[in-house]
Amino acid sequence: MQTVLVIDDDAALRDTISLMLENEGFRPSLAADGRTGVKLALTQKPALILVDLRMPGLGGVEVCKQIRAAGQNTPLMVLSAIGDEMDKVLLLEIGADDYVVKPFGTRELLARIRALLRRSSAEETKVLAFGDVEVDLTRRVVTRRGEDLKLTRAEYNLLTYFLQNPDRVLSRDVILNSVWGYESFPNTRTVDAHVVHLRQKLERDASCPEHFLTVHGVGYRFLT
Amino acid sequence: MQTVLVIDDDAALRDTISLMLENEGFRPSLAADGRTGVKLALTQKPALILVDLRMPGLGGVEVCKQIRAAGQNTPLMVLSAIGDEMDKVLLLEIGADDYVVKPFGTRELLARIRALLRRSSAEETKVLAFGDVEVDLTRRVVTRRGEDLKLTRAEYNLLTYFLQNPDRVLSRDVILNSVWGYESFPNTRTVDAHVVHLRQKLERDASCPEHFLTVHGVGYRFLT
DNA sequence: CAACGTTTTTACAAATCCGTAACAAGACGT
DNA sequence: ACGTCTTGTTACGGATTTGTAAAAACGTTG
Repeated sequence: MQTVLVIDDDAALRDTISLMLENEGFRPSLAADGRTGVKLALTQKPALILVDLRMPGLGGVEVCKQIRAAGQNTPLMVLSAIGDEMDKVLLLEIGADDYVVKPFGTRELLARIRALLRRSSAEETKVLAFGDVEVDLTRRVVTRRGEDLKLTRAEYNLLTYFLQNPDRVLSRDVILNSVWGYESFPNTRTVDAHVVHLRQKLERDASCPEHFLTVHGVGYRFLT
Repeated sequence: MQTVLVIDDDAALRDTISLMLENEGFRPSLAADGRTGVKLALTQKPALILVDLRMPGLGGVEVCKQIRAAGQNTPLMVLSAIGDEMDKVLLLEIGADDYVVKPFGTRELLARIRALLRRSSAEETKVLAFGDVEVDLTRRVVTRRGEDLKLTRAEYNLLTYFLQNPDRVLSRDVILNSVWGYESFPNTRTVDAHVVHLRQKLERDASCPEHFLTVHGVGYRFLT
């Protein structure tokens, strides 16, 4: 059964949503304020989180930010009052995936919840593995022999790109374009530096790589 | 090779995407405005279409509608700016299959393109073979009896040139011009040296070549 | 603004490759 | 068979490319 965390200071609304969730086969988890909401989000790892935007104390915006900052990318839906400043840019910035405007019907809310869950579960719950390393793409966590590894953002991005294009020779230019995007123009040697880091963290013997191979004069090649 | 049609009024973005597509083995087709985009979509029958939502003149929404109205059900991906009204229902209505929010990394875009193409048809891989050797042009990997071979850049370039011009007598000058380009002027004997390397790595018996044949006084000839 | 972690660049050593020279072996014409 | 021209083969110096660590630039956070 999937847990849905509801973070809202309005007790009546909490109860209504909770009841609806139970009826529809979800397990509701309730928090009356932002602080406990964040705590529950991190400990219970719910399948989806509903956050009221306007709350006394820790507001919805802060809640979202803190949850995302902790590395959770659970689907996040914002509940907003009709008069609220509903800047979609802001929503994207804080990492929200969808929003509904109060007052809403439970049917609409349910539809959105289902849609969001479908979207996020469709985004491969896959765990990719190679050697003694496991990469959980949904949780953005990399472990080696069961131990959590700390990868920086660039390292992680590069790693997932390699994972998605295994067994292929990739030139530095292609890698830069694909991983860094079209609006930054770093030196191609930047790729080398990060490959070194990946080797140091993920290879059994960094000086004799088995997975991150260099193809002299061309680029790199990743083998699982 | 699969054609991908890009309809966007931003020339810089068009170029970036075009470059990325080429690097990844697609054939890009570009349109700077909605009207020519629709025209190209109907005449070229691309494997996939990318449409910018916000364009002067014929907007992305209209482009999608017109393409669908013409009976084309090519996979269609929408590029949207971050502030745009991104109603997913609208997207479904106009027949888009997916969307990405600008600015996006080419890695993300490529992943989505691949996913979309996979849904409609399998990707093609180009593998050329001769004797007991296989050359995977998309992966840039050469195998012999299933085992990976290490070819240097010059060797690989020369090999693919031979593969693309089989059964033909090629003079050293022609080879030099085609493989090395018109800006470098190495000795013609350089070709000989690399042919020797190819024979050593790829021929069953290097001293009695079956595929890389010498045409005395003229050049070389490659037989599959 | 200071302190920190990250990304990018830089610099230099090490590894690899390329083009060429040199000589051996073969092909061709006489 | 002989001499001459072309090709096969190998080895080496120079050039290019990569590994690596450390410095510089950058961005974030308190």
